Amino acid sequence: MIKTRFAPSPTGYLHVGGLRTALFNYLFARKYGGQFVLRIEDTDQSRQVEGAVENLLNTFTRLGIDFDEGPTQGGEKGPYFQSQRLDIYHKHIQLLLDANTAYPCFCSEDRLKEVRAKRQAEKLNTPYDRHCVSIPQNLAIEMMKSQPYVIRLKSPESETVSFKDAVRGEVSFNSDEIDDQVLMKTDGFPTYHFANVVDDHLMGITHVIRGEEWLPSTPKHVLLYRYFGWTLPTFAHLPLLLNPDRSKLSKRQGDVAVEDYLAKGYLPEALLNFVALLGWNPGDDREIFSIAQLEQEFSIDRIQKSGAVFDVEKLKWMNGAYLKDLPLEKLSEIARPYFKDAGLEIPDETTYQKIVDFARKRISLMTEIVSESSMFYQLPEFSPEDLDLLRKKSSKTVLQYWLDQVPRKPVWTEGEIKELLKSTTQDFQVKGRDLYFPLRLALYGSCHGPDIPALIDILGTDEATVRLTRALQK
RNA sequence: GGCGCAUUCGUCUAGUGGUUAGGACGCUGGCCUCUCACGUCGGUAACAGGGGUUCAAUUCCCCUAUGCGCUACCA
Repeated sequence: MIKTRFAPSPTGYLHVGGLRTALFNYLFARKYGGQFVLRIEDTDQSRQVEGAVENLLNTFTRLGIDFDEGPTQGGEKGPYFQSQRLDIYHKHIQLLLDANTAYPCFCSEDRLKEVRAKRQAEKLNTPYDRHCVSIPQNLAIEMMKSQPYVIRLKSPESETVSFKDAVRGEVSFNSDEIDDQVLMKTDGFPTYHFANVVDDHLMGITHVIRGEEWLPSTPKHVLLYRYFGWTLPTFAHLPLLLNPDRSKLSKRQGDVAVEDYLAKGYLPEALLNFVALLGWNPGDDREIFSIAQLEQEFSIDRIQKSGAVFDVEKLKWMNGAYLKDLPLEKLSEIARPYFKDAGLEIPDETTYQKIVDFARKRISLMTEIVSESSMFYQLPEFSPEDLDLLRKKSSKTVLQYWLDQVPRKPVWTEGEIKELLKSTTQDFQVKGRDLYFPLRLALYGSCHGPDIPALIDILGTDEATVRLTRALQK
């Protein structure tokens, strides 16, 4: 049984990189009928953010990504907050202590800083100098009663620690380069390195799919699995998501929170689709995938090794593609709140959908739908150039003729409007721009825009009459 | 500095021991059309460099360069 997990620290919002990691874990589990777990890594007490978990959960809900086990749905392997698993970690650290594969360290932060600074000055690497490793066990136990301490991993000497990464193949490190990592902090909380190994094992995680930034600390984790006598999960380290300058995707260079993209009018489906294609591809030219299709197609061996720039331009295009393809009724529903928020009265359903259908072709974000269709709601405003055009003699002739004709029918068909256009040309010798521009300007507020028949269709006879009258008065 | 990972158009990427190195975004030209948008048909642009191995390397190996990541009692 495949089991994957997404294990974020609750920093306040879901990062798009986190979304990609979560998505890959989700897809992999779904593809093989496995389980997907959400675990909150809240072991850093100094970085607690109010409401962060709720916000995270909410974002996943909006995206339609659901978990089989986690804070909301519970599960047999809980609790799913690391801060609630402290006794588990203490029990396990004792195992290590007993086996002498971990040891207490009483060094002060100042001393550690000093040692590090000295090594750095000599241009050497800066691991812990193992000052406390040789304290006799009985003495250490005494000291633990009276002094603050941390528990450190005891890294073996001069051997190669290697593991097979599902994305990168064999990766190996010299154990001398592996720091005696702190496993338990002075405050009694575990560090990430310790908690994630214990939890992944206890929760039955079979595949650890996470960002490449974890690759250098994986040997520490491998060591822990070994010390506990546990079997290694399969590791798969995902290529980083990058800023346009190819540094690790960060806040400084644009939006990084999923909720920000949602707020900007990106559809969840489009965002998911786009992010799925960052570091993974189906092996052919297809680019538009529903979540269901992705669940079918996803595979770890098609994951890319090198980092991927998060290209907002392409995201926009993809979002636009979704907007153009969505069933009109569905898009209209999605668009409704945007109109409401803008305080625009939604006309009868048929007209409303015509407006949405018109606007969808020229927007790439949902938030643009209001401005792109506001001309149907608001009377046109004219610039000095517009006024010049409207006041031209031929323009007046056309507008007057249309004002005479349009009110004659409550509803005009496309064919009838075309006829009217034709007869205008015949009767008054105006055609091309001299005909269309004044009409469009009067009805729509711009020389550029929809066909005249479409305009009359959406506006209706009454509104068209009002606008023609108004334009003639200018 | 140390360690690790990576390197195909500007970006996301396909691909193979012999290909006109393919697609998509962007940019751009044409068509459609009164216009704009949509659509559609084209164009643009890449195998980091140097050594090998081989009849033949973008593809396999080594080195260099470059980029990125990690180097906390943060995750």
